[in-house]
Amino acid sequence: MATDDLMTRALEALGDDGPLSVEAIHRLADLADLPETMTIAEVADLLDISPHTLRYYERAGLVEVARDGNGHRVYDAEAVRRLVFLTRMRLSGMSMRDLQHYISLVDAGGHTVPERLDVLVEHRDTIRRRIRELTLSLTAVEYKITTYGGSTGPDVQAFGTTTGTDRTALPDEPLRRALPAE
Amino acid sequence: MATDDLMTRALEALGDDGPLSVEAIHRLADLADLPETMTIAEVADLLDISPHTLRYYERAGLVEVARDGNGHRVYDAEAVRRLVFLTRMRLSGMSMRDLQHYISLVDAGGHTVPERLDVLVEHRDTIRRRIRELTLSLTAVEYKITTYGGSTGPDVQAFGTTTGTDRTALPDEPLRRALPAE
DNA sequence: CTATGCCTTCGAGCGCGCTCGAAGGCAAAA
DNA sequence: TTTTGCCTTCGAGCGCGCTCGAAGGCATAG
Repeated sequence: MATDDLMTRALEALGDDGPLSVEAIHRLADLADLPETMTIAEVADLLDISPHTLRYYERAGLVEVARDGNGHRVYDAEAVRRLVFLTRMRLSGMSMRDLQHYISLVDAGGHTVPERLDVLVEHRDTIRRRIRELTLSLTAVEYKITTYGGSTGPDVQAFGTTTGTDRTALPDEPLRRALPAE
Repeated sequence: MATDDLMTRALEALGDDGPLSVEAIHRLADLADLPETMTIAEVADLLDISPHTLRYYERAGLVEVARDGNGHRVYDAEAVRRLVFLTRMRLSGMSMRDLQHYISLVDAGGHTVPERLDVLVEHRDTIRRRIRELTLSLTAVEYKITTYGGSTGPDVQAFGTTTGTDRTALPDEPLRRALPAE
């Protein structure tokens, strides 16, 4: 992970085909049977992020981690569960800043539950908006693909005719279709 | 627009409620009746991006723009259509690098159509993966919200009881439910 | 004649989220 | 005993996509 926009990185984090992330999610799904303690390498592997990133999250105040006799990090189940949460939220587009805010609420005690809910609800709405946006884009791109030829295969040549004016703009019909009633 | 991750910025680009972006999209939908030429301010307004960003895209080689007698940019309909396309692709998460590649293919001529299709198809799949990811996250966040209390309203206090162990981790059942068969 | 306002180019700076390298500690293996 | 390997801290650096400011040009308004 090393680029820029959350989006870009989030997209990259998905890997190239999906299988990688599916594996990671399956591993994440087993929150019930976590070992009592884990090393940084084990947690990194579990969450599919680098040890560097784990240390970074700790520095950022998102999680506290104990040390053993050698000064090595020892992640207990609570820390791991929190990191699972943090990783999920990062993947869904929540910023480090917002996560820091949220965690500060959690650490402040039960009376911050309403405010935590506000944060979650707002983030939920953000995710919904983003999904709508992407769905719109998807429709447009799909339309453009079918307009270009409908297949990536060898019969694409047949469409050289339609390529006179260079077709960088997406046609507007699909967008019109894709626009929700709202 | 000024942050980092594509995602973050993309999310921000949506504004706080959606109305702004909806307006922008409506404006974008009218590709048919574009004026013959536009100024940088008009294009910026149309696309809901800053003149700075438009100049940046030009510097990046994504579009060529003529000048008038005063050296001011004059965007013709083709340039605007291309910028509409570019903006849409940016919003859907395509990187500047990939857009530069795509545009180089467009400018190389009609024989690159198959390769352009490959790019589009790959991007389509990326969008699909991202939507799946976000849908998963959405389910998890929604579950967490209902677990916390189901409403953000005043009756939230009733849930102070469940907050003993700090609830940073998302429960695994919703993720299990959300995991697609694939 | 100034002033306002929008435009130009150029290069530097920013914010985010990592990502990396240096310098060193401890422990089990050879 | 040396080597291998994984860990530690700390601070710097990177890649991306803007974003901004300085310094100046031209034109219309007052």
